[in-house]
Amino acid sequence: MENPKIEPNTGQNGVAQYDETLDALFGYHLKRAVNVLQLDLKAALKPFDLRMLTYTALVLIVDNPGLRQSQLAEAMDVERPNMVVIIDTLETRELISRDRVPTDRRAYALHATLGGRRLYEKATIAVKDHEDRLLHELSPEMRQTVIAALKLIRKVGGGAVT
Amino acid sequence: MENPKIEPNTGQNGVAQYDETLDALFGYHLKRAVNVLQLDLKAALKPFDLRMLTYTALVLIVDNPGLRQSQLAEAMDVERPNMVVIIDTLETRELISRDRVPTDRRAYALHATLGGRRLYEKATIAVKDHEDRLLHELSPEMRQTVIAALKLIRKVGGGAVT
DNA sequence: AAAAATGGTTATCAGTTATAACTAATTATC
DNA sequence: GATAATTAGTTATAACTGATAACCATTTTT
Repeated sequence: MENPKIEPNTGQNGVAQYDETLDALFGYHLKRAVNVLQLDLKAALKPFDLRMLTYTALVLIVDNPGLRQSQLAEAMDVERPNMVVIIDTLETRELISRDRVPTDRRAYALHATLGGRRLYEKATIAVKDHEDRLLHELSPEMRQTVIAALKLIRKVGGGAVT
Repeated sequence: MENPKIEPNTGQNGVAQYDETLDALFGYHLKRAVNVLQLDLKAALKPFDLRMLTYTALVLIVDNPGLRQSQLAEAMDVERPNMVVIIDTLETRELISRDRVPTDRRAYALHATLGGRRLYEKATIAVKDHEDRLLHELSPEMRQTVIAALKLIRKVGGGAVT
C-alpha cells in the first residue's frame, strides 16, 4: 500500500505513466490526445504568427464574408468581449477589415483582405499537413467513426450539431 | 461572394453553424467535443469544490501513495512551479499531506488523507456519472475505436503511450 | 417618445501555462 | 573530502484564455 502503483509501469524517469482510475475515463484520453494535437498545431501555425483562435477567426471570416463580430463570437463559442481583441490583432495586421454596415450602424461587417486570404491559404495547407502527419496511422474508417462519435457527444451535451 | 456562406445553414440566431474548412479538420471536431465534455465535467466537480487539475492530482495521489511532486508534475504534464499551487490547495483542505522523505530531505512524499480518499470516491462516482450521461449514445465498440484512435495520435505526436 | 434590446467596447478578474531565479539538499567529479 | 553540478521544491512573474459587469451608440419594441 505504500509503494506507488506506478512502480511496475514507469517511464524513463520512474514517473507514473499509467493510472487505472484515469485510464478508465474516456475524457482523460480525449484530453491527452487534444493536448498532443494542439501542441503540434501551435507549432504549425507559428510561422504564420497565428494562434488557434486567430486562425479559426480568419478562416470563418474568409469563408463567410460580411460576418458580424457577434456572429463570429457565437460561432466560435467565444464571449463578445474576447472576440474584440482577436479581431483587433487581425485588423492591425491588415488581414481583415471592419466595415460599417449601412443598414445597421452599430455593427461591423468583417471582410478578409487579399493578404488575409493569402495567409488563410498558406496556413490551411500547413494545418492539413499537420493533421496528415499526426493522423496518418488512423484509417479513414477510424477517422469517420471518431468524428461521428464526437458529433454524438456534442449533440448530447452541447445542443445542435450540424 | 458577399453573402456569408452561413446563410443556408444557420442556427437560431442566424449564426454560422457550419464551415467547410473547419469541418474538414479532425482537430476541430475533437476540440469542440472536448469543450462540451469539459464544461459538463466542470459542473460535475463543482459540488466537491474540485477543478479538473485538482481532481486529477487527487486521483494520482490516492492511487500512487508516496508520489513525489515532481513525479506528479511529469505525470500530469504540468510544470513544477504550477504543481506547487495545486498541491497547496489540496493540502490546505487537508485532502493530502506532504511528508518529508527520510532518504531525501529535499523531496515530499504525497499521501491522501482519509478525507482525501473519501472525496476521491465521491468525486469519481460523479465523474463516471457525467461520462455515462454524455457518452450514452456511443456504443461500446465506438468507444473502443475512439480510445484506440486517441492512443495512436498520442503515440505519433507525443511519445510513449502506455 | 420612452423602454428594451442589440452590437461593440473597456475594464477587470480567475484560471492555466510557461520561464527565470532562488534555497536546500543530494550526487558527481576531481 | 572539497567543490561542482544536479535535483526537489519554491517564489515571482508574465502571457493567454475565458468570463462578467458596466458603458455608449444605435436599433427595435411598446
